[in-house]
Amino acid sequence: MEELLSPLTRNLRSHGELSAAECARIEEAAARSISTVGERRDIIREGEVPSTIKIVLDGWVARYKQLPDGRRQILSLMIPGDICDANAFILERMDHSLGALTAVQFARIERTEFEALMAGSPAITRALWRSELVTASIQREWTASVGQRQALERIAHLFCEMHTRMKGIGLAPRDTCEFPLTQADIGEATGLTPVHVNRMLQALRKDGLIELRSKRLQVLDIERLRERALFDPSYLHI
Amino acid sequence: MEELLSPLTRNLRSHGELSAAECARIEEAAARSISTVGERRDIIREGEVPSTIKIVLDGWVARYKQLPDGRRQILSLMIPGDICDANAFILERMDHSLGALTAVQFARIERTEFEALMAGSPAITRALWRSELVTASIQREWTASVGQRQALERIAHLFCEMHTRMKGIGLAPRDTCEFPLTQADIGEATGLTPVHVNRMLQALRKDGLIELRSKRLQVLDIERLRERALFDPSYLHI
DNA sequence: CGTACGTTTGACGTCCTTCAAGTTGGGTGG
DNA sequence: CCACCCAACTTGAAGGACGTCAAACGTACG
Repeated sequence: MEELLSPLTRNLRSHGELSAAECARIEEAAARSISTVGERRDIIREGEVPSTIKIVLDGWVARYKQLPDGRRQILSLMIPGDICDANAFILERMDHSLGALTAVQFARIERTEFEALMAGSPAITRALWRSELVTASIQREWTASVGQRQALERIAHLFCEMHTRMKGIGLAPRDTCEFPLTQADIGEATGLTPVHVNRMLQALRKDGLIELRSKRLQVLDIERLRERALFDPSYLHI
Repeated sequence: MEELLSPLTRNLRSHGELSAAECARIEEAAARSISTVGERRDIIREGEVPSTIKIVLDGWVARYKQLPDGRRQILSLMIPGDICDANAFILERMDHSLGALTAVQFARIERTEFEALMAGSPAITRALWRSELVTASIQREWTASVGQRQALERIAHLFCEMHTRMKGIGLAPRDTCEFPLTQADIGEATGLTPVHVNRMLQALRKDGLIELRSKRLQVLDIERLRERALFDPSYLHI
């Protein structure tokens, strides 16, 4: 029956014990204003002032940043259930952008409503904090990954992480999941050029670790993929 | 008279309007248990269960992570006034380590006390959230930096950031501040080898941008250093 | 059926690493 | 206070991982 839970509830539940009533309150708040954006469109851009927090309900979102000269870095990936920037309005201006990789459906929660949710329930507050702390932990792992891992390890690590997270929300049956990044996107997420990403992917394929075709990823040998990636899932705190 | 404020109050004040009484409550909580660690000693290690949150009062702390094979990445640097991991206990286990770069003095606040502080004052809660959000923003910038900037830009960016932050807490008079990282440390923070760090430092020196000797950094030409670094301070949200 | 975007391939260049050997300088003990 | 010592810094030469450029190929979609 777990499949019937919304990704949001599923995510928050994993971040702390929430009563049915508390889940219902969040779902209700989220259901009040649902938006959609098309593939490859921006949801919000660096420098803008956010008025709502956003929760991904369906599709993949990339958090990214551009250097003054145009180089782009994808900072993290958000999948259904992920809260984009809890309390973003506390900082006034966005220091990064959010772009939809696929067609995306997301909930928008107003500041006042969001604050009421937190004020009304310590359990919800705690779940939101936990979600924020896990996001921070993932960001740290990305810093470490780009700083220390080699190209092949970095790409393998990205696959391990997304596979594990998708599995966590029930979206990776038979170790297969959506993976809507182009090779250029993978490059921007890992700090590599598309050409080099291509060659590393071929190596991973030849080793029988993954398949990646038409935006679907299949992990063929998790154990060996994790080894190649030096992947230790504890940073995901699941 | 600002110089008389403790770094902690100074930091939190920058994250929101706090009344004198609120500042006093925080100072009092922090003053209750003050510890010291020697240079190059760890404060807490990956895998351990934290029982208090830590606030740097004096000295520099590095947050770092090791890959299974020993490669080390410094994830961020903490200076006086910085809260190391607000709500760290929500995640149970540390997913990274904290190491003292210098002799360090820090406050430890118990979980119950920390929660009481937040419960007792919305302004304090907000200031803590803000501080956490800025930390997250800095982490994102580091990911982007390691992913997209060239070696020289990366190192220059690190100098810009630390110079700006030190200035923000009044510890960079005449554009000079403590900078207790060895060249090997700079390498671990930027994902470079010590040898290459050395060569890039020479380039920065030859260009008259900085001086760096015996753990002190002097910024000679901020404008040009910022250009070389592609540094835009807005991510610091000051 | 054509067009556009994503992927693949090859040749070549460069940024950064590796290895190995000095040199400097701050701290300590005699 | 000087001599020693170790860590940190510096230098050079050579190699490798990854980038750049340019072209061809595949494939989804209008």
